[in-house]
Amino acid sequence: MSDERTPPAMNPPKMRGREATKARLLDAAAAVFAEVGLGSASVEAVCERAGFTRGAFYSNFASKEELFLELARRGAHDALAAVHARAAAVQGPFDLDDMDTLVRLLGAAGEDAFTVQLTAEITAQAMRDERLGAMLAEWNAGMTREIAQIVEQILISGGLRLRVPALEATRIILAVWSDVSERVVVERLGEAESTRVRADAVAGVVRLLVEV
Amino acid sequence: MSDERTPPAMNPPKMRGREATKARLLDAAAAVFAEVGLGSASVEAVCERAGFTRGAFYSNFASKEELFLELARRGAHDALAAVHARAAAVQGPFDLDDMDTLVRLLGAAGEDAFTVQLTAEITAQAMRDERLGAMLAEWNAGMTREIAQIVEQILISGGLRLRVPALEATRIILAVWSDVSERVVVERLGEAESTRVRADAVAGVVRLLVEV
DNA sequence: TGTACATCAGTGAACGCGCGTTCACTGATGTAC
DNA sequence: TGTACATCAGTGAACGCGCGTTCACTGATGTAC
Repeated sequence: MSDERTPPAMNPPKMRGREATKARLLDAAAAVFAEVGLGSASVEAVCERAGFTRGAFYSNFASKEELFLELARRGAHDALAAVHARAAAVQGPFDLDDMDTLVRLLGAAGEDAFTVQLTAEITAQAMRDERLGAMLAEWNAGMTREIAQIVEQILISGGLRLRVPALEATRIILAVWSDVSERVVVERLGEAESTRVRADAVAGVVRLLVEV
Repeated sequence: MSDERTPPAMNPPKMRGREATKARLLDAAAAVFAEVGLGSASVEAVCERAGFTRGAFYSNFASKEELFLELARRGAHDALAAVHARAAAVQGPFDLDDMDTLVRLLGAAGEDAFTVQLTAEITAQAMRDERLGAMLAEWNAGMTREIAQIVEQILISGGLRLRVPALEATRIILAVWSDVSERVVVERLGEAESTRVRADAVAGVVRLLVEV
């Protein structure tokens, strides 16, 4: 008992393989959840898509809900990291007639139908599950703060001033962004048209937000 | 065959009872779907809540999905009617420091957590189901047009002018509205605080939209 | 280098529960005469 | 008003399928000597 020996080793190569299995299961789960929703997604379907048996699933996750939570966690983390990376690449003065910089920044978290559907699924679940709700609320706040800083920076670099505090402006931009994201998926617009509709929506709201 | 007799009567009192059964099943389904989501909602749970057996369910609806579609249809219709009714009651000049009229108009479609959750569920499903997607898109367009008219009217009555076309302004207001609606549910704010946060959000975006 | 042993990630069969859906029926209500 | 019949909304038992979860196991990989 008091004899402390070398700890059980925990060999890293195995661990790496295990992490890879988890990642593959999470990827597969994201796809299935986006396609059919959390409630209709079966563990079997997730495993089949990932190329594992159900035993592997329960060797890595306590339950379907636990996996969903971890998926949301990973998604939030990745989205924040993507925005961070995109922000670091931002440069050059901002031009009101070219919203590209801002649109690409907002799209960093994923703007394809797949991601939008998964986000909708996570949001719906967050309204029911207290733990997930707290997580999403915190993530939203962080994301808004993060983007607010960048918005402020790129607007200043373009010699423009906001009519309201950057945080409030960003909340409005993000609201319009997620609204238009949902709309292009629901209305099944093609990729070209989606891009156009998105850019127009962002341009419209930004023009309102900057001083003339 | 060519002998056309009096048609099978189709007695209306029975029909009224049948309509009542459908309505009770739809009400129960709305509650269950909002609580656990479409995929996790069982026909049994819906029937139990409505006080019927599963046989009654299948006597009135072809399947769970068909009921969901009808529920969305009814919800859309009711929400439009509610906004219509609220609009008719709108009167008196609009004051920028009192957003009550507008907030109550936006809330006409239902602003409780229950309705917000159900709406999220319908939206998520509309991204997957083509039929439901078309319906939601059409409903959204109609709702936006409807509210745009009223927004224009109450702003003009207050001697204010919009900086952008009423339709675009309304889209932005609605985007902010649904964003804040989701947020207060996800963050589990109390009723008083929800009301305040909602009113602040609407006031903020309207101030941006009107000319100074 | 070679052998014996330990570990443990992933397998796959098994369990039993709850689901969506069906259907023969019942009994309340309406119609005909 | 009374009787015989028709209708059909809702009942409830039954079906069998697919689900989430468990668990004894296997075999690849790492460690000790």
